[in-house]
Amino acid sequence: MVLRPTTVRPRKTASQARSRATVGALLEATARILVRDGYERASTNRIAAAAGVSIGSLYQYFPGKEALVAAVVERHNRDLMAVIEGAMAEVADAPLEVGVRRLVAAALEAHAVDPELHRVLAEQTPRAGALADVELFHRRACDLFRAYLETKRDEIGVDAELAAFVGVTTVEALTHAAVIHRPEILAHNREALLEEASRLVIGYLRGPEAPTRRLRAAV
Amino acid sequence: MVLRPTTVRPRKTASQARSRATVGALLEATARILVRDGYERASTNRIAAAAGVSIGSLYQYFPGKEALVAAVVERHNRDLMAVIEGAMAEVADAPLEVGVRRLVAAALEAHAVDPELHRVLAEQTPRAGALADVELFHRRACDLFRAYLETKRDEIGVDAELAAFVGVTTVEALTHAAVIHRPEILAHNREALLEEASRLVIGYLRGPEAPTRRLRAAV
Amino acid sequence: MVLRPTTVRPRKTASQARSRATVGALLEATARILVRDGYERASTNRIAAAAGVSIGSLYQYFPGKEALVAAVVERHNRDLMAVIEGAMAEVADAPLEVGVRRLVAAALEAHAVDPELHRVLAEQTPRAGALADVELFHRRACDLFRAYLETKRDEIGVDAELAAFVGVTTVEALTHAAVIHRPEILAHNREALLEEASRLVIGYLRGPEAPTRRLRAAV
Amino acid sequence: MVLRPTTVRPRKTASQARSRATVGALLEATARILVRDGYERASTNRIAAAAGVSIGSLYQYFPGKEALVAAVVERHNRDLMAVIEGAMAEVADAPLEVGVRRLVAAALEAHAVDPELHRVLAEQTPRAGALADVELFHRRACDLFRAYLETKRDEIGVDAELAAFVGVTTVEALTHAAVIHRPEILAHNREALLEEASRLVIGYLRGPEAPTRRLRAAV
DNA sequence: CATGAATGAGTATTCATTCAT
DNA sequence: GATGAATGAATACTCATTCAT
Repeated sequence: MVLRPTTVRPRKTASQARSRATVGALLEATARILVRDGYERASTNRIAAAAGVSIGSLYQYFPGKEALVAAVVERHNRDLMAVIEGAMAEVADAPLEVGVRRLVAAALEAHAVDPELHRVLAEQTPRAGALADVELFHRRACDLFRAYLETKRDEIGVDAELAAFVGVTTVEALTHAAVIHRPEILAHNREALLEEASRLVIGYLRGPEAPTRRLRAAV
Repeated sequence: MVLRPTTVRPRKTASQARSRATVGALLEATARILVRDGYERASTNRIAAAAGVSIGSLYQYFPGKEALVAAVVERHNRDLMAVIEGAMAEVADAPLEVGVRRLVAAALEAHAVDPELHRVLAEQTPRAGALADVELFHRRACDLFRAYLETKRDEIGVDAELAAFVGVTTVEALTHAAVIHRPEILAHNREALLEEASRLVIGYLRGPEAPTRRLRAAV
Repeated sequence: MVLRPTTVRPRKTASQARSRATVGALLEATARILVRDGYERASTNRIAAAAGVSIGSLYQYFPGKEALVAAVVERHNRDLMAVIEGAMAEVADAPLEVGVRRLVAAALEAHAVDPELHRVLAEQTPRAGALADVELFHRRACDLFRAYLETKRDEIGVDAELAAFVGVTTVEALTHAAVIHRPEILAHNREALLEEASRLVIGYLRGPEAPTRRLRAAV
Repeated sequence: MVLRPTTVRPRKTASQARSRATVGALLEATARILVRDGYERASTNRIAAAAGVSIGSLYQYFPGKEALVAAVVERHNRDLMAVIEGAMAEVADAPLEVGVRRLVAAALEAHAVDPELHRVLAEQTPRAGALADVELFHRRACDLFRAYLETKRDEIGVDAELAAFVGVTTVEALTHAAVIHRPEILAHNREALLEEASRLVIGYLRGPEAPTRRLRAAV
């Protein structure tokens, strides 16, 4: 008997769809359990149960707990990156002030994507295996920002590479600290933080205001 | 000189010294194991063994792994804080540029105290229990810096409280990222980072250069 | 006969049977260890080993030692209750003398079900968690006996509820004490004990022989 | 130098008094901890701490936990026995009805001596080592009662030995069950229980009312 | 492919007991 | 005799992972 493509394809597709659904359910469940129970108490058995999937199936799709968490980190980072990329795309041609403000705003938006998951990932998930992902995220953000800065080369007074690192690191740290550790700052003062962080970065990017430059400007 | 007290005292002192030695050995071992095996693989049994102390003794002095790690965090933070405090004391009366540069330098020095432990503590230790300590450290650093800024009130153009938060967070993030994730930046370029970070913060602290000010300066 | 269902069913049944076998082995082993080593020395690890089951499996089915022991208690109580219920059913319509004698005999029989386990359960098992079961057993026995007594309301001179409590408690205590602490009484004298206990209870159930009654009888 | 008796005696006495105080404190603490934490959670270290005594001293006076608990059991039994003995002495010459009623009352009184300790001892303390004590207590109670019954030989229709066993066991069980498991029975009905239990035992002790005897009495 | 029963090394923790001071 | 630091065997329990069905 010949297995006609029509008999096989659908099956394959069906099981592929099923696979994707299973993987999705597992990632969803992992994130949920991570938030609910914390990293240490998140066991593969609990995750499988929460996903409505047998423990055996979990191991069919992921070699272990670390890979599972890494996948969640990756997915979360992808979501964040989408926000950042979207923002950077928007302002590709805008002047520095606008671009930086948008970057800061995007950082704040990114922290609103899934704040609880973000917190667990940031505070409890050991950077080992997932470290690569986190690093990657940071690198990618730096690259994006550097590319932007390079189009503004004449407006900035510093090396674009270093400037991107400083800018991204700074903005990330400020928004993260504000969101996670000082919610009171954000509660009624989001605008102020946005303002301060933007000014901080823009001032820095303009570069050292050499006395000569100042004078020239003044003349 | 009468020696009788010394015949009595020593006993008490002896056992006290013994206790202290045990506790010290445990903290030492915890730090060592943390660095060597990571947080997750650091078990109380392993720590006790590494300390050359029985598991029973470990529990005589610490209610569990978390407390042990918290104590290590605390001790580490104390060491770091000593560096920061020393630096701030040095420049209490120095002008803003000098003060900020010194703060940045101190942050770099602090990262040299026990870099490997610092990394494990930062990357693998769940912020729970120990979180309090980390938060405290950050608050204390902010307070110190704010106090300094308040003596320079007329030199800075921003609210001291917020400025301290921004300054400390920024400097911490930059030095941390550089030390931990971009050692290449530091390797031959430590001076540049110091320069950039200082300029970043100082520029920010000077406050918004209102057009009027600029104009006035220009006239 | 179509066998297809049987090809599917067995799988489920197989693992169900496996589960049941594991649980059975655990209960068996618990009882055995309890008898052999006593309650305090009966550890979950030892029980699992004796059951030829991994410690992990033990915890798959029972939340801990207490639950395991409680299950053994429950099973033992069920066995005893079957004896009691059987006896009470037999004599549902029989006169008081016969019924009470049968109850006492049943109590003795019940003590023969698994005397060593009974002893350990009675003497070493902390009444906590399992207490509920023991209480329940007693209540159930009282209820059964009270129901019987209520059908003989005109033969007895006391409140059925209190009478049931007194009767059951008394019979239980006498048979238990005799079996466990005074085996010499039973050895060649089982009949005497049966006789005495029955007379004790029957006399009590007849109620206070008011002087008038005696007198009237005498006249 | 001669150590005069006067120098030694006091010391000895002093330390003997001290010893007794230590032992007393330990027993007191054991009872307290037993009540508060239950048998299983009552550790020698905790007991020593509660007694204000070093763990070393505990082992100076008691070979281990079991001995400590056994001593508490013994002391408790002594207290109970004092109540029973006092009661029996009171009614040595009183008629059967009075004697038995007093015995039942004494059993209830005994249960009021230290009810919480009694409960822990009865429900949680493994009968091993302490078993001897409990058995002894029961035997002694039987002996006392038998001696009493023997002085009433002509009033009772049963073998004194067996009768004592039945009477003591019965009364003990009824009062215990009522006090521990059915406090509602006692709360407002203490008198009724006393009445019922007494009647139960007295009726039993009178022995089988052989028809002939009844008749003879009637004639 | 899915299932879930089974595994057992590993973890935190307790506690009776010893012994140097 | 008193002290209490130290001990370490033993215990309850978890969890990543395997594998027969």
